Amino acid sequence: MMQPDLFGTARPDVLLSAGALFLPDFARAQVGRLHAHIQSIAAGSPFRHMLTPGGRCMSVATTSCGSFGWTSGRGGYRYMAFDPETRQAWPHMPPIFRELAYQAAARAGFAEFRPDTCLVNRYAPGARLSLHQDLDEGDMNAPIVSVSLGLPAVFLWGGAERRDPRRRITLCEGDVMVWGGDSRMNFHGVEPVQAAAGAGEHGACRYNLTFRKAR
DNA sequence: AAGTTTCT
DNA sequence: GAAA
Repeated sequence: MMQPDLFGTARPDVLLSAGALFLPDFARAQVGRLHAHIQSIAAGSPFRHMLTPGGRCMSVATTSCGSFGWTSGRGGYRYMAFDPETRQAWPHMPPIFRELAYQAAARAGFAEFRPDTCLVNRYAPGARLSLHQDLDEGDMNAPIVSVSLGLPAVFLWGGAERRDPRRRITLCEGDVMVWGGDSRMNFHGVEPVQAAAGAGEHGACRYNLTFRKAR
């Protein structure tokens, strides 16, 4: 254990579906450190707007840290061991990132989660992520852990099929979502981020950390 | 294919 | 939300 009580939550957990747990405020006490690490990661592997396989520019800007990074392009979605922009390894995953993912997964019933990649998404106002499934990972037994920072956003939580009804959940700074098991393939997305009335402490963007086991 | 616009 |  790194240190006790780094993470925790005042508000109660919310079970969304089997294997899907919303942990409000779970990372709230560490958001300053998490933002600082995002800045360091972006200094090594800058945020960039990738193209979808269809050739459209994503509204979300992405980078990664860890052993692999998620990439998208004409050739499809891929996890790569090297950043194709810098031609160097992705920045290392900070220990506090690993610990956060580990503790959140354990709380949701997924023991011993050892993510090998963390996708870092930056949502400027207007950016969104249309409904999709996470299908590119080699280990579907491992859950997904998602950490929200900066501006709030409405998260869409759907079911195993695209036509299934969706629940709209506002995710705020420090909130954590975990899904795996029977919910691992559920459709999900993010509605367009609204600009904040007042400038936030860490800039007027939403950031999201997504931890996965790519291989 | 992790988009976008338009119509209903 | 559906359609293109």
